[in-house]
Amino acid sequence: MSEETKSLNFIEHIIEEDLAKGMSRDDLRFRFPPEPNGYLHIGHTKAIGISFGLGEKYNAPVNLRFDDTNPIKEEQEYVDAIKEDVAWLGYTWENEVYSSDYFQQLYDWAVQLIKEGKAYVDSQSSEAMAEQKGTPTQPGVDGPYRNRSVEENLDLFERMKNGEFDEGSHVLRAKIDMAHTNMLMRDPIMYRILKKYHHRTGYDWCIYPMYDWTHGESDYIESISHSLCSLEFKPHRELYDWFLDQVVDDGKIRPKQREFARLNLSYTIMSKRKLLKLVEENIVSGWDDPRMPTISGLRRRGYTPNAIKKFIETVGVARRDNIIDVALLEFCIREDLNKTAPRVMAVLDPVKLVITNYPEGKEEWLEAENNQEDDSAGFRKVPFSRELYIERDDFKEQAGKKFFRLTLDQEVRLKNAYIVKAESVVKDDAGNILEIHATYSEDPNIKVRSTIHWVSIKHAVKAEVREYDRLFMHESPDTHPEKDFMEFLNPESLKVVTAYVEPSLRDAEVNDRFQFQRLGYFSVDKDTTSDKLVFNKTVGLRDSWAKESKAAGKTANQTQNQSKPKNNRPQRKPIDIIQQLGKKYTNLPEEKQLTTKAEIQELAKKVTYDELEPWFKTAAKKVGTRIATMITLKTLLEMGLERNEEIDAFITAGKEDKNQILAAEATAI
RNA sequence: UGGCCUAUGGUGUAACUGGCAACACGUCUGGUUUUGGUCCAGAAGAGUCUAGGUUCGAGCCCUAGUAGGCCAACCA
Repeated sequence: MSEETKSLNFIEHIIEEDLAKGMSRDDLRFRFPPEPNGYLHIGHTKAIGISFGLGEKYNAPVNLRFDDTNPIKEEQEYVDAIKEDVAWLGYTWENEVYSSDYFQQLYDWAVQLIKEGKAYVDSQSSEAMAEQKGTPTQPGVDGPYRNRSVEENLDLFERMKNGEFDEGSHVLRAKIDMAHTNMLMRDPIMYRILKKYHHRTGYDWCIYPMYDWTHGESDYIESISHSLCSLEFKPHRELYDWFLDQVVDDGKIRPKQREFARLNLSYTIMSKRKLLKLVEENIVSGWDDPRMPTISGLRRRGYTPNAIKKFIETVGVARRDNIIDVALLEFCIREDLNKTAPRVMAVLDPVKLVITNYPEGKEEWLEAENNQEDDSAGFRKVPFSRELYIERDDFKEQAGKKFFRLTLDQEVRLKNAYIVKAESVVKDDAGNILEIHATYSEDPNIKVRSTIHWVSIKHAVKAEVREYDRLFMHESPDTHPEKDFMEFLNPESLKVVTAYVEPSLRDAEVNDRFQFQRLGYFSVDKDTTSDKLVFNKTVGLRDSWAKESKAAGKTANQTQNQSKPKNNRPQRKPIDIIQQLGKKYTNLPEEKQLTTKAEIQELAKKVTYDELEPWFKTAAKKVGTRIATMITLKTLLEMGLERNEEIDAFITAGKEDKNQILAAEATAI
């Protein structure tokens, strides 16, 4: 058993380096620090996956810390929802902690900073302070209260704590540098007065610490070794370190903040504020609407923790902005459900199929395999009778050769049952097909091109099926320079249909997941009652027929585009192959250079001078390309090409080049 | 008009101390199949943002540029 050497991401590299430099594995400790002001979404899953994943990898503890320093926005409801979501994903935290647990320690440290002359009480309006702060391009200036005495600061700060002042009348600021190039270092606010109820500390405090002052110190208190957050906190790192410098003891773990790029998913938004707007304006039914990118939404949609974890693992961790294709998320859930979801038959858009040679009143219970991907899944019985529903899409009176399903001249197999042959159709006055009349055969050896699913009308169970499409029609709905994300809403993101499902589903329970054969994966919604089944479509199956028919429709409509498919697999031009070979030329071992050279010479015979000439201007740096060009030129000359000024110049330059291979080729001409 | 960060196939990530740019998704072929699914076999697609430099050799190191992102809440 060889251990798989998976490549490390940059955070793992940092940890490995720290370990190599002597840090003990036992000292590794991480944390996930959500603010309880909203629901977790798929973007948070990345942060959760990184920190908890590292915890699993290094067998290190991970704390779940609620960053609750702003009583105005934070609520117990969100704490509960966040805990549920993290647990559902399958992670176990070492300690459930709160920044508010540290309010007293933070206060004591603040007093210490004041005593050391590193913090002061400012009593100006926020406007005045903003004014003095300057801009990213202009330095700030010192305010009038910057040099208050330690005694006065101590007195004021204590009275702030005691509630003697109104909100907004004073703040405590760190005394750093008003002209610093990093705006965050221009005397950042550490405390503000807020006479508000806090979900954990009640009315104990009248002052609340700011994020920057709280976060690093909380990490330090918990002995977090690596504090991982998203990229927008990069500028905060300098301040994080400054605050840490004021309190750390040499013997203790000093936390390290490192930043990674947050996750963006195509066709969706991640901003809590914008998601809240969708909820408040009833665009969706709630935070857990199956179209929402929230963890609770994905859960209700039928996603599994495994699929989400696999997805996070696959997208990787790096430091550049990204937009991940939703197709990857869909791949992950299909991959998981393919192995685990029992197969059943359900018809979403029914048309009646009457089997005229099957006796009226007769019924058979046929055996059906539950999941061919899982040997332990077993079998069940499905009822068959004279009148069935099949999918409207699965029948056409006449169709082209590429249509494999039922037509008046093409037989199909009914899954788990017989082969049927369509004989006639019954239509209404408008020409809509009401019934298809068919005959069946018990001969299992008839060759058919496809198998379709069905349900027996008499035995079918009615169910509501909610089919979802992406909520937005733009790949990146909230980055458009002029348009609001709401303008990209997909009006058809939800389609509710009445479906007919096989009777075995009558006992399905909330959250059960199934594959409706040939259609997709569906899960039982919590709106299900004892007399009404409700399914959510998690994701459709890959559908190469839908792609095929769509593409066919396009080429039929736009004949001018008919050459396009050819462009997909173009004959590569010899000159292009030559340039590609040339690119690697100088790095090849000598032996391989010879064969490559022979290859180039052969290809060169099919190259025209007009194609070659532009390559004379290749940058000096790209030696390989110039060598390939030189070899080609030589072949062309041997074939009778006449010399001109450009050719001579190129050869001369080649002869003088420092690269010996190039010089040799040039001289050889 | 300051500072910081980032730049590798369509997308997302790899490439250990410089050594023939790899993997996944997606796309396209073909095969198997009682799911047009799965599975299997294969293919196309990248001069690693640009221009210089260092080096026998640069995606990686250096310089300059370009493009994108972040930074001026008593939010986190």
